[in-house]
Amino acid sequence: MFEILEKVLKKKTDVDDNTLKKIVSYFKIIHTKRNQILVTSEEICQNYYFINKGCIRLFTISKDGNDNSRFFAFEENFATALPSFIDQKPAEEYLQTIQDSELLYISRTDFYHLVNTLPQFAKLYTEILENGFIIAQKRIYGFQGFDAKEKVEWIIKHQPKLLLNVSNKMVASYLGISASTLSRVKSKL
Amino acid sequence: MFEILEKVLKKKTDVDDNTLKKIVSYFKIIHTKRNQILVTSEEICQNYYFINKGCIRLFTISKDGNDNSRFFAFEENFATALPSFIDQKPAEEYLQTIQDSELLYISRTDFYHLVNTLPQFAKLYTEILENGFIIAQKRIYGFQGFDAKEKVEWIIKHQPKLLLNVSNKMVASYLGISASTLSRVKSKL
DNA sequence: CAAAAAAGTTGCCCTATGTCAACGTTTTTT
DNA sequence: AAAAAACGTTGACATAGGGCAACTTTTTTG
Repeated sequence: MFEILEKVLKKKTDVDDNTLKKIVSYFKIIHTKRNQILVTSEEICQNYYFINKGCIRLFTISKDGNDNSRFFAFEENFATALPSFIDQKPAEEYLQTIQDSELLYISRTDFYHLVNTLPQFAKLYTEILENGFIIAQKRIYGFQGFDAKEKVEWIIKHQPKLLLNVSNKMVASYLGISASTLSRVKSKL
Repeated sequence: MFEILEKVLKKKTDVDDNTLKKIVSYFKIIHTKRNQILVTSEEICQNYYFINKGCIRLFTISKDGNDNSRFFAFEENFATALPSFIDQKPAEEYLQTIQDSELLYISRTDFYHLVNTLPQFAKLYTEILENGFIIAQKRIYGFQGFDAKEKVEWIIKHQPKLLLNVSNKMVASYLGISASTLSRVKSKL
């Protein structure tokens, strides 16, 4: 149940086994369904999630009803509605599992308790932030000035998992193009 | 010379005056010209900058020669080519001052020394990261699905400073629209 | 396993926005 | 102060890609 999380933590930090056990003891398990919402736009996000199995999507719904995918996280990764988690304001974005998933989660209270008492955990958090920042930045700015074809080529190169595991519709909304355009582009390579 | 930095640090952290003096003692001052490059695309970023006066722009130049503005930082803020600063890889982006500016800067070595020895500074860094993440996210995702007019309205609402202090050309490249389009949109409010 | 729902594909048309160029204005340089 | 360069504005034109709809294929559900 906690093996994957332990493995990941061991890889990312240098904690002894006791500390490791202590950390994971704060996590609880939850099984979720395809398309199950974890956090709604109005809610304040209270948990940090770790994906044992499945996939989490972060998205928004615009006034005209279109949904925009912001981020996908797969197995062995952490995910949450970070701005809301940090500032405890309404998320203004949705968190959902797009497949039946097995997640571990830790409450915000416990999370910050660990950050404030375990330097190794604080360091892990810093790394998560640094990484998240870099990835978000690469992804977003990577697209600047790209046309539809270039975006698709970019995604194939940098996140091939996405095209394999996620519906066209969601990939399209992630790339900021329409589903039809994505379909057309893919048919021409 | 260090008053502004001290003021900002005092507001953001709860350090005693001695620690404060110690922190600022690692910073050096530099005066730069309009359009002076601080970090080139090929360089590895070695400094974290604090803006006493002026404005820093982060941008890239695409293969076809267009420049894309990623970020503007004004007085009383920190700025650097963060991914490069963190990972010590070539920046793949440029850092420049777009007006004559007065900057304070701290070397990466000293910066991480402070992060690793002063918990208050570590906390400050965490806050900078959290904030940077949230702002970048808001800005980027804020634009998703916006047309040119909506982007301009967004910028007027959220970063009015930009339109006042930065050339149309740079604002346009920040918004991901052409200078002509920006000009046309502005003329219709 | 059948029916229903969702997702993907493709054609047609249309609009927002890019490109280019000409021109006027402002800023920079010397 | 004059010359040069950069910037902003506007018109004419071209086009990528969105919206919609009809149809097919895949997935989900009972």
